[in-house]
Amino acid sequence: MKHDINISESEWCVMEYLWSNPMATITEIRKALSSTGWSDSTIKTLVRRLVSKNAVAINDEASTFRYYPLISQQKCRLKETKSFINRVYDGSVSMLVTNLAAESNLTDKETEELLTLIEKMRKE
Amino acid sequence: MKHDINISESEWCVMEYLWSNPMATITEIRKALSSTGWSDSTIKTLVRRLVSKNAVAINDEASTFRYYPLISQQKCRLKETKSFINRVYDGSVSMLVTNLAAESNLTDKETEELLTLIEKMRKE
DNA sequence: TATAACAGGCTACAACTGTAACCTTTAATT
DNA sequence: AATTAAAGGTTACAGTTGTAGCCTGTTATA
Repeated sequence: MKHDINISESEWCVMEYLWSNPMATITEIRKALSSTGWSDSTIKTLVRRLVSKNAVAINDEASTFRYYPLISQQKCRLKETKSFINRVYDGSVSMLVTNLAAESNLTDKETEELLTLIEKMRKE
Repeated sequence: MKHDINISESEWCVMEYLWSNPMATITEIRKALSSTGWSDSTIKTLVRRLVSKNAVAINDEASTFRYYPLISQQKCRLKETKSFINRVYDGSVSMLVTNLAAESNLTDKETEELLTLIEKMRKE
């Protein structure tokens, strides 16, 4: 029932906070994201959009609304990761990991071990 | 001089082809992307946008234009990977790799080895 | 009690994306 | 020669995203 929820980059910041702090109020979210420099309106717009996307729900038991995520960070990460790998690495996990290995400063031996593991992953 | 080139998902398909086949004509691109079902106009729009973004240039020596990439796949992959990891994994490469490992069917021992390597990567 | 700050709700607006039609000119095929 | 198929160029149009203002009512604080 949670098809096709696309979370934009800015919205993702709000989700991050809600995943760590479910049942947060707007003020709490705003405080947490103050480093972004976004206006109060912007935060409210992002939250509203997340609600209309069914990514976030409202708890209105108290006088001030509290917002909480309807989708898990785990699921979202998985979805984003898959679409990223498909788009950028043509669906190849091993190519991604190979690139990551090349970017970090592993010794030759470590890289070799990593590549061996990648080979195994690739088997599936 | 090649800062901030953002390539959208559809545009990425065109880039993929141009990276494999630089100096391609529109017809060649269209043929290559025929499986997408995009109309001729759509392909032309994507190419035009890539040109205006300075991601692609035109070679007009022959009567029919040929298009070629101005940015390397390597650089684009790096940029996309970085922004992806920042957005989704809070900048943590090791968290991403941990997730990848969990998703693939490694044995416990393999996973353990992989995690050891990740630990080493994390050191930097 | 007056005032400032915030909640909730509505509206806005430009850039970017996905997707495509239409027009004119040229080249190829019947 | 007539038709068809591009090529190149221009325009379009709706949905998403980044970013925010304005209005009204409430609450906390000077």
